[in-house]
Amino acid sequence: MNASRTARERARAELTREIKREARRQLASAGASGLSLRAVARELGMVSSALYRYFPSRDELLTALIIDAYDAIGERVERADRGAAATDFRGRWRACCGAARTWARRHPHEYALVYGSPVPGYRAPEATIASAGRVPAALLGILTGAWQAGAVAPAGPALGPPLDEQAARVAELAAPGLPGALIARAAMTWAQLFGLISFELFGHFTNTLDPADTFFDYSVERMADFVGLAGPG
Amino acid sequence: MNASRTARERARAELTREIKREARRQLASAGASGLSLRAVARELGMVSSALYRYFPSRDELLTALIIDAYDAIGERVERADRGAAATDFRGRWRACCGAARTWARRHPHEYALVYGSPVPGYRAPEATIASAGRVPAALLGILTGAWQAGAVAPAGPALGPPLDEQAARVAELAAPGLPGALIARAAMTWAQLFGLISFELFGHFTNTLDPADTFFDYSVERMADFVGLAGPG
DNA sequence: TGTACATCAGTGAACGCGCGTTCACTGATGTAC
DNA sequence: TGTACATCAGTGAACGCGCGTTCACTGATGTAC
Repeated sequence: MNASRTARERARAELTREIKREARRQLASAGASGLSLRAVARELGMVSSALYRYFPSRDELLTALIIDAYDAIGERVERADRGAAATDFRGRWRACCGAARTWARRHPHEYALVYGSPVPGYRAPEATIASAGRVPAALLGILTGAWQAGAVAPAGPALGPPLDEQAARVAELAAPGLPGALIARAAMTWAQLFGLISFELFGHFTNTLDPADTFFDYSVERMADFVGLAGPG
Repeated sequence: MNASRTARERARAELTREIKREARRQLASAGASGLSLRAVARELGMVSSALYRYFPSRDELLTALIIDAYDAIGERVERADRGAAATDFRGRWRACCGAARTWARRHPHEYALVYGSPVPGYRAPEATIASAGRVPAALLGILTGAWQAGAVAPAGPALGPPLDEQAARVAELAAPGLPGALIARAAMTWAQLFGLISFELFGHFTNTLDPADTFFDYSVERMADFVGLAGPG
């Protein structure tokens, strides 16, 4: 039967979600390398070996958390992008940057899991790549749209090898037609966005730029200028 | 006697150094939260309790490693700065950025210790602040010098509150006379520099911008442009 | 609709391992007279 | 220069704890006829 088969499957899906939810909660107190299957099981009132019905190892659970985190921030950013008028490129840019920061501040430990130090001894499998690419793809999408609409001025200077080919490969993947210099600027700005968020979350602005709201908003405008999006520059 | 007293003290200093050296080596395999006093002691052929003669707890050892890491990258950057002609502001900028990246690539685990995710359950004591400030101080020093020499154009737009006061406080500490808008740009660029290094080291450029040498050099030039340092823009 | 069988979830014990920290102690090094 | 004492480094055992993973098992749920 279909209904009864889904009964078991639904229970399975729900417990899988609960395991991940509890594991995420534990990231906060112990960090990725301190994530413990036994502690998760204990908190859920199960015996630790029962978790192996859901995840074949601790690393697989970590991988699931990593993919979920990338998807979560990616989805928030994409949704923010869609929330602005399609031709208001600078507004979309603002919305994406703000959404990334907001998600990071609300989920600092999941943020640290994917944008902080790599977990020692853990190698991210290929399966994370697609999810990890959603935020940069969104940023490049805005720029590509703006470029096609003639709303962004060409940027210089030209790139030398091998950066020109690297940029061309990125363009093929996620930004058809966008000139190399703009790809490079977008990548610089992408790294800058997460540099700013990381510095804020990891405490490097303490005693100087904290609280960083105004600084962040100011930076987003300067970053939009830098990639050539027209606006109140 | 002075000579004999220093005999014991020299042994103590040397073992302290060796403990830190071994601990640094273990950061590579286990990360900060996996750093184990027992493993360090084992490797040095000591009993684990003996380490307590040198560091009162695991956290104190971590703190020492953190301060050492900040000092190490700070010193490399300062030395690179001094290696360029004092009035070649753009050359100094290049040298500082390159030195930071080079140190990070040579000591990825110490880099991750201070610029990656915070160690869960560990709170950095005040003692780390001075060392942590050396790199941003060097960058601000270049800009301040350039500003005083009239070698950098005023930047806009003006900052709103409370960013203007935050920038003024930074100026008081490390950049006397530098206008707020330049302080903000310097901070943005500081975060960008470490965003780029982190992305490279933590694998976010894999399959796209790796190897990142050319991209990094290109970025450093655009960053110098952005903060207003004259040069081949 | 009812029965026989297969699949799956969860148990509980065990393996073998590691950790930080404390404490009473031995023996070497340094100091003061 | 020599002796008595204080300081310090390092030992070894112990406390109490945690971990990932395997395995044979019970009992519930799902499937095919």
